Amino acid sequence: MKRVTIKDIAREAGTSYVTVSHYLNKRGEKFSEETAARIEAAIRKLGYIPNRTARKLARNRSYTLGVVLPPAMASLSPARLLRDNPFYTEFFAAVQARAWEYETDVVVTGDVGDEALFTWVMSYQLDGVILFASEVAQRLKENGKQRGQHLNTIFVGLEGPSPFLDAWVTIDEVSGIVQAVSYLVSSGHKRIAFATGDYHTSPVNAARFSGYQQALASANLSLDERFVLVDEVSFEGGRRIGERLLVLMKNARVSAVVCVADILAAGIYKTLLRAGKRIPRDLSITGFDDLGIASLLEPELTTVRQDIVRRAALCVDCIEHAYQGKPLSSVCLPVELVLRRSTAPYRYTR
Amino acid sequence: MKRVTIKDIAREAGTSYVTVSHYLNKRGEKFSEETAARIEAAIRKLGYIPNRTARKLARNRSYTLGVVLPPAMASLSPARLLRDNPFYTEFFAAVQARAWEYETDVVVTGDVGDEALFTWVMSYQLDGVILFASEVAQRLKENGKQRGQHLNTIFVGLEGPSPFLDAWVTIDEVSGIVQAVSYLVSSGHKRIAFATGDYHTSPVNAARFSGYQQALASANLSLDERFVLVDEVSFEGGRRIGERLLVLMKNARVSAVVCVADILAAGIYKTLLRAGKRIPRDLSITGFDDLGIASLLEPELTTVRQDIVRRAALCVDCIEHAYQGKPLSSVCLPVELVLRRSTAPYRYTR
DNA sequence: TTGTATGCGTTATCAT
DNA sequence: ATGATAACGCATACAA
Repeated sequence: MKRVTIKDIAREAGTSYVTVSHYLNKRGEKFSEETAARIEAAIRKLGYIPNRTARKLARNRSYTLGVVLPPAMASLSPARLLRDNPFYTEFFAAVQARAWEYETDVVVTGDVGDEALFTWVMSYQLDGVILFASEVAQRLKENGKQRGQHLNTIFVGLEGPSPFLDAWVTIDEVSGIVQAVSYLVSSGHKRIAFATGDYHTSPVNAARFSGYQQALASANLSLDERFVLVDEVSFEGGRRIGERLLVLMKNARVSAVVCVADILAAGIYKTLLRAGKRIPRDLSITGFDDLGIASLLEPELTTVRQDIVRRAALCVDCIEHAYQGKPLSSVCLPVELVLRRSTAPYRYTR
Repeated sequence: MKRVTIKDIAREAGTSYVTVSHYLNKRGEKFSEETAARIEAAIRKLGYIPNRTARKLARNRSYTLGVVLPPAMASLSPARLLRDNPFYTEFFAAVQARAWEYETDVVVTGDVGDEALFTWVMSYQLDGVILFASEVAQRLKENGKQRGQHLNTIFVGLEGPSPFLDAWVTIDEVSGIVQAVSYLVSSGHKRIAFATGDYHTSPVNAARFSGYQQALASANLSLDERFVLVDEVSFEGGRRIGERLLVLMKNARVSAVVCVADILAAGIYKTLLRAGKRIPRDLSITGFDDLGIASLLEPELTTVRQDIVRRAALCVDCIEHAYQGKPLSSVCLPVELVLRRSTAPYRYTR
C-alpha cells in the first residue's frame, strides 16, 4: 500500500532526497563513503524501487516505442494481425526483446486512421515509431509538421530512402525473389507462378513482383499474366490461390510457385494436399520470411530467409541511437534462399 | 518540439488550467457555454493531446498490466516463448486487444527470477499481473507482503482457488482431456498414448494427465506407463515424442495419442509424416488449444478448443473490475472437442 | 461554475 | 560533496 520513494530513503539515510536521486543516477562525481553506505543501507532496508512513470515524466523521455502494424485488408485489430500473420508476431517479439535491453517499453497499434494514430503517438510521447507502411509514415510525419510538432521520432519502414523516413532497415526484397525464381529456373522449371498480395498498394509486394519479372527476363522466360496470383496475404488467401493453382497446373502445366510470404505457401499446401497433390512432385513451392511455420510444414518449405530478429533489433537500435545523438545508419539486410524439401527439379513426366 | 499542455489551453482560453483539467475529466458538473466553447476551441486550435505519463502519475494508477510468461524450460527470453509457442502469442494478442479498450498498456516478461520479477511489477506499479504459474504468483505475493507492499494487484493464473490468487480464469482442463480420450475410446482405440510436458512442475499438465487417467479408468482400460510420453512442450519436443511413438506403434500397437498442446501434435505430425506414416490411418492424434496451427496442419487437427480470446479478455476484465471496486468473479471456462480429420476409428488391420 | 493550493515520484539547475 | 528550489504534466480536495 505504502509506496517507498526516494524521500523515504532520504529520511532513513538522513540526507536530502535530492542527494539520493543524485546517488542513484551517479550524478555528483563522488559521495562520501558515509552517505553512500547509508543510502545503500536505506535502499536495501526499505526495498526501494524506482517508479518508471515518474522517471519518464521527469526525464522528459517516454522510454517507449511504438510499432504500427500495416493496414491489414481483412482485420482491423492489431491482435488479429498478430495472430493471423506470424511474421508480425515474430517481429514484435524480437522488438520486445531488444527494447527490454534498453529498458524501453513497446506499444502496438494497427490501422486506426491518421488522426488516431497521431494522437496515439503523441499521448505516449513515443521515442520512436516503427512502421511498415510508408504512406502511413508520411501522413504521420506531415500531421506532426502541420501542428508544429516536429516529431523527433525515427520512422523505420520497409521502404528505402524517402523524405519522411528518418531511417530504415530494409531487406533485399528483389534479390530474395530473384534467388528463388532463378533457383527454380535452374532446376528446369519454366512455368513458374507468383503468389502475392496486392502490389499496387504494397511497395514490398511491388518490389518482390519486380524481382519475379527480372528473374524471368534474365532467364529469357516471358511473363504470363495468368500466373500472377493475387490475394490477401494470409492462410486463407493462400488457400484460394491454391485453388487457382490447381487449375493452372492442369491447364497451363505450371510446375512451381514462388510466394511472397510463408503463410501464403501454407495455404497453398493445404489446398494442394487436400486435393491429393504431392509436394514437390506435383508442384515446387517457395516461401518468403522463413517463419517457424516453414519448418512445421511437411515437407519443410524452401524459403527466402530474412533475419527478423536482427532486423527488429536494428530498428530499436536506430531509435536508441537517435536519443544518444548518434547518427542513424540505415541498412539493407541481405536475404538468403534456404533450400528445403518443397522444391524439386522439373520433371517432364509427372 | 513544443509540447501543448493544459496550461497552453488555459492561456488560449483565458481560464485557469485547472478548469481545463476539470472540463477534460467532466468533473465540475457544469460549465458555462462560454468557457466550454472556448476550451474546446483552444484544444482544437492548439491540437492538445493528453500526456499519458503525466496522467498516470497524477492519477496514482499505472493503467498498465503485466503478463508473466511461465518459466520455459528451454528459452529464457519471453520473446522466444512468444515465438515458439503460439498459445502465448494468441493469448498475449488477445490481452492486448482487450486492454486497448480500457486504454491500458500491457508489458510482458518471462522467468527473470523472483527478485527481478517483483522489481518489475513495482517499477511499473502494475494494476494487475496475469501469470501462468501459481508458484510464481505465490512467491510474488509473499515477496510483496514481506515488504509491507500489499500488492493491490490481481493475480490470474491457470490454477483454481488458492490463497495467493485474487482471481482466476481457468478452463476445464480435466474435462478437455477426458473428452478427447473418451472420443478415441468410443472410436475403438484401446492403446492410447499421452503426450505431455512435465506434470510434476506444471499443475496444468498434472490436471490434464489426471483427465487421461480418469478417462482410461472409466473405460476400464489400464494405464500403461510406457504410453506416457513426457518432453518439453514445443515443436521440437513433439518431434522427439514422435520418435518414441513410432516405436510404440510398432511394438505396442499404440493407435492414438492425446496431446496436451497443439504444438506438440505439430511436432508429432512432422516425425510421423517424414517416416512415411499416414494420419489418421496409422495414428489418430488429438491436440489441445485449437491454435491457428491446428487448421494449418494436414490433416487438420482434432483438438480440444479453448476460447483464448475470451479467456484473455476475462483476465483483463478482472483487473479492471478490481479498480472499479467491483467484486472479482473467477470463472472456469468450458472447453469443447473439435472433431477434424486427424482422428479415425480404430481399425485392427493396418 | 471556477480557481487555489497541493501532490504524484523523479530529475535538473544552480548554489553552497 | 550536498542540498534548496523548480520543473515534468496532470489531477483532486477544498474554497470561493
